[in-house]
Amino acid sequence: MNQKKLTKKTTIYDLAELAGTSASAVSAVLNGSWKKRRISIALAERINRIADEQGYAVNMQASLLRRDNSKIIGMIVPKYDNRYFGSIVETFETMARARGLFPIITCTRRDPELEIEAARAMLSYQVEWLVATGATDPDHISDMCIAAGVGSLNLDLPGTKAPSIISDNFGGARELTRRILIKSKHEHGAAQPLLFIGGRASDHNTSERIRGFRAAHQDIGVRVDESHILASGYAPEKAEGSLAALATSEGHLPSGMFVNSTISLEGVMRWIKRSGHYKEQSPLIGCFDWDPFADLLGDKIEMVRQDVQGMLTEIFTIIDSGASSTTVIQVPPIFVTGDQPVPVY
Amino acid sequence: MNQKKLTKKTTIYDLAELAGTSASAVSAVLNGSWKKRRISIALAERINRIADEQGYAVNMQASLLRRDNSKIIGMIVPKYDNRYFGSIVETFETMARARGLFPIITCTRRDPELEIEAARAMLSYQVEWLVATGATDPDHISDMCIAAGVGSLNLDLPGTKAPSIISDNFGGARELTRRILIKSKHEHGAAQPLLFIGGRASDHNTSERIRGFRAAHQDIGVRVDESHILASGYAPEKAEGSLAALATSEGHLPSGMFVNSTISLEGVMRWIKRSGHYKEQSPLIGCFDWDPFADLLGDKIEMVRQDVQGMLTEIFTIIDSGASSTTVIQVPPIFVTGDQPVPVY
DNA sequence: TTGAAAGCGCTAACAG
DNA sequence: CTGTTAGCGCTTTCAA
Repeated sequence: MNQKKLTKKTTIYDLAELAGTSASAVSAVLNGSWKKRRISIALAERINRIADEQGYAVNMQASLLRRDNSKIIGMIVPKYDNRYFGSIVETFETMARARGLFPIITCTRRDPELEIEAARAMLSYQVEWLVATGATDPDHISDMCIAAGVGSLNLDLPGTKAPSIISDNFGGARELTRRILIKSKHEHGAAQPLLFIGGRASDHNTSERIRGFRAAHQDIGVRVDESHILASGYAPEKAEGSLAALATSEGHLPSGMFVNSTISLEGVMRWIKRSGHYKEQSPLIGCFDWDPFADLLGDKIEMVRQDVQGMLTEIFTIIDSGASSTTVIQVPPIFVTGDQPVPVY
Repeated sequence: MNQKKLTKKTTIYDLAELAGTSASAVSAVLNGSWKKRRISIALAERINRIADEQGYAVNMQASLLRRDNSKIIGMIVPKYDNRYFGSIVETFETMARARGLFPIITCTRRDPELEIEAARAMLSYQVEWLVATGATDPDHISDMCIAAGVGSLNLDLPGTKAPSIISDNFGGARELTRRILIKSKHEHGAAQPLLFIGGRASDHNTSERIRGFRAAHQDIGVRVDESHILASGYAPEKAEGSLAALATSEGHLPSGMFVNSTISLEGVMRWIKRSGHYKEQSPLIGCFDWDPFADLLGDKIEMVRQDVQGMLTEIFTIIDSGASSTTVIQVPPIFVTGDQPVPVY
């Protein structure tokens, strides 16, 4: 890290000297405020040329210190290991840039401490807005933002102290469950109750999805087996563990299941493959989340895709309007009615 | 965006006043340089308490402007839509933070213009190092960094003006090809030549992998069909298109293939499923990249996992030592010799 | 049409 | 042990 100052960075003073003018003229030309200042085109062009030659780049730290708005927008996100968060981040960056905002993103690996630390760092960098995605304690983050006079927004998981944009977890889960139950009826004559697996019962999304899961069963008069609701965590290993335990204790497993995320699905599929259960008859699966490869895994997996575009549009609508409320906006997820199921292997 | 200054942010002057001391004492306490200054514990504690109460967060812009090192480290990355780049970003963030560096990351969506713009933005934010991941024109970025006196590093795709850390594409591809050819021999009595699909022939990684692909065929005296080297791009649709075209023109397809990335694999698998080709006998597949679901897709897919940990360790070794060279470091990818292949469905 | 100068919030050398 | 002070590079009045 001993990158010594071999090359002192070029400043507007250097450019001013080279152009035979003043720093304020250079500043005005470079940041576009020069039309107002009625600087001569000649000077403007000269300055621009020299800046180019010198490969000049403004010192944002200095610029921001002086200005009263930073145009920086922050996001914290739990993980980059699945398509959902990946596309959230990518879409967020694109939409932010389209508005002339500079996005900074931090991955907090579902670590509550890191979330807070990251939020504090973002405030130090003078973000104008902070989007807390899937945060474990969104209200804490909102409090910090409120204290700093900075807008905050919750995404994916709701809070009570800032606007929240989330999927319609109840509706989506109910519809997804309904679809699997219909398949179940087709396959077994009568719909058989499903297993719910993955997620944390304590988080809002999971509990709403469980509610939808229950509702869909109730809708057709099928009784849910309470011991078949396994919200033991997000990691693949958790799902594997739960299935293994269930298999040991009950011997045979339900003929269909509702999997709460692609991350859990990873564990589920791995376990199915390894354990050799379901060898004669593979289970019907519904997954609340989408992954292109999982989609290819067979005709028995139904997936709901959360509407990332839709959610981020809501996010930026709020940011653009500067509104501040405490509403929860639920964005319906998307059911991809894919091409005809043809087994790959 | 009309977030007006309702709450003027707390500064060290405010804290100083509240604590009945000076701004410099507050500054020293808050940034840890106070042991050198032999400030009384009592004062330090008082200041810390008050800062806490006020929810104070330093103004980084002001702090960085004054200091001569920013502790900011930048990375540009092409996409967030696959596990490889996802884990690069996540590992990068973690390792940077462990060193007290603040990571800022920008996704450039394989857009050359955006790459340059992003690099310029990072320089404006006074990054101390810039890691260009999978950049289309790494040397241009290095030039900008050199001009600004900032260190730069290439990751995944090599350049000639900064150290480059890449996978051993030749070696990895040769070994991967070898493995598929062995399977081919088992299955068909004699090894049959494979199809190469995905990537851009113009990029270094792809051409090295093609070289490895050729070498492995040559090693066992099997002739490569030149018209079966299809490096038509990274997007899934490109792979689909190439396969469709080949199927039309030749009628039947090779019995095995080397797929250049999970992104291309997505298109390949989709096409296989949709087209109904390979219905009687599914193809042997090797993929130069890894995805957990693709891994579950059947026993006929062999994957190499690029060693993200290893590559980032190299990156930070260079950063930690401040060395600056122009070497290319090749990190061997990992062959996961998975569990016994058991078809899922 | 242009330049001088003040000051954003913080750090660090120096003077007590 | 503590406070005063001089900038860091830029933006923005204000005066010329």
